[in-house]
Amino acid sequence: MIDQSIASSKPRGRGRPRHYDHGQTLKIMRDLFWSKGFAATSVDDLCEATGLKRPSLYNGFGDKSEIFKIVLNDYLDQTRGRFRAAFSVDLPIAEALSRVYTAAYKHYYDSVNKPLGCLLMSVALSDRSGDPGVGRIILEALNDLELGFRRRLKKAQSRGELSENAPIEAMASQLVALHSVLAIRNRTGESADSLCKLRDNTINHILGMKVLG
Amino acid sequence: MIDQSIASSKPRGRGRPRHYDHGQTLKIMRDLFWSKGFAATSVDDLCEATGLKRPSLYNGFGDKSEIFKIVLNDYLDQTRGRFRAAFSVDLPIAEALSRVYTAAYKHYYDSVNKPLGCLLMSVALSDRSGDPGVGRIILEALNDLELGFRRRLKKAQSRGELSENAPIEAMASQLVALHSVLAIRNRTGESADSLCKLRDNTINHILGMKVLG
DNA sequence: GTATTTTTATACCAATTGATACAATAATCA
DNA sequence: TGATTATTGTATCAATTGGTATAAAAATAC
Repeated sequence: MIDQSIASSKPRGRGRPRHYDHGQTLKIMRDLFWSKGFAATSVDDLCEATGLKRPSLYNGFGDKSEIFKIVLNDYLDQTRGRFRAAFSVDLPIAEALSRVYTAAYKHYYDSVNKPLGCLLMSVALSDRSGDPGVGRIILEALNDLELGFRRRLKKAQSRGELSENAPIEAMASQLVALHSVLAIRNRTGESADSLCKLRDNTINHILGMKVLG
Repeated sequence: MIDQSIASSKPRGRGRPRHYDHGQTLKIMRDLFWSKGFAATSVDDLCEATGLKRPSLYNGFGDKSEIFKIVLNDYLDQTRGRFRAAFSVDLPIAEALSRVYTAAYKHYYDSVNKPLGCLLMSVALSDRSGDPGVGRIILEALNDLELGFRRRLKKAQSRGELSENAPIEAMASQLVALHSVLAIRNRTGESADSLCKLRDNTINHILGMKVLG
């Protein structure tokens, strides 16, 4: 009755094999936390959504707090990967930057049909503000993003796409601010069209001013 | 034994008078929600913090959801008031804009010793995203802020502080983005010093580019 | 086959959750 | 004074919370 094909790929030696897929289960739980928040998501919710019974959940992932931490790290890894890929795309700077936001934006719609913004900057930020570690993680992510923008701008500068005296630091921090406001507005339910316009207008403005000025 | 002096100012006709101060109680509950989020704040927490017993709470404010809505509207009113005041300050545009963020920033520290960012854009956004009304409220608040920036920039323009062809709309939306990122970074626990620098640098950059350009 | 190891499933736990019924209390009104 | 009205405190409610003990099930190792 049990479909073994979905079990984890590599056999785990002795013992009864796992009945669930680790990665997929994590994704389901991530979406739940993302949508409802940490406190509003009960262990029952997690069990019902994943199909796992309580002991399997605790055995495979730990308690609720640990699960959330795992989800957070998983999300961070994926986000970093998406950003890294977008930053290394070889296109004119305006379009390259646009791709960075698209990478994030697509993530917001990953598996849920509702726009949920950035998991880190909404749910993690507000729901786990008691945990000082979470604040540090978010801060680090923001600074990483800023560093990514700075590097990408410098690269464009070295290619002559930006003037020599372009204020890279200020531009990068404004690009981070754009990401923040896009994440927030996305979760409010603002239309994709509206957000794309905001994105493109802002990018053009940030780039245009000092390049042409 | 009961200190009647803290009761609500105007007598409420017949019936036993209230033992608590409506506004102060609301503030206490707001701070709790602001700090812990909606779901993580229990009615017991509210009772213990305010000193009210359950029936008084339900009688005076309604159930948990209603209380949160009241808190949200109260917060909105205060925020609007602060912004309005800051926008009408008669100072050079750079300093005037700085005051707007300071108004918000001071609010973040209002009564809690921890930096909690913007209640609307952290707790309300993530914890109550199920309620479509909350999304609309936040969106409206963001658009209001943008409108405020636009008007203030136009006023500066009419005074000759900004060039005739200054891109008011783009500048305003970037100022909103700055507010978003400041609110987020504030709640992560980033230092006040760092945020002030980010604020001033960004304002100067946004203003400087097209004014001088 | 038998022993070992890991994951499942059932059942259960104490504690907390949001919410109310009811009567005592304290004020105004007549 | 006595009737009315709103607020308060005590006690309690069923439901849900996060978390486990225990044993059956399903694989490998010998």
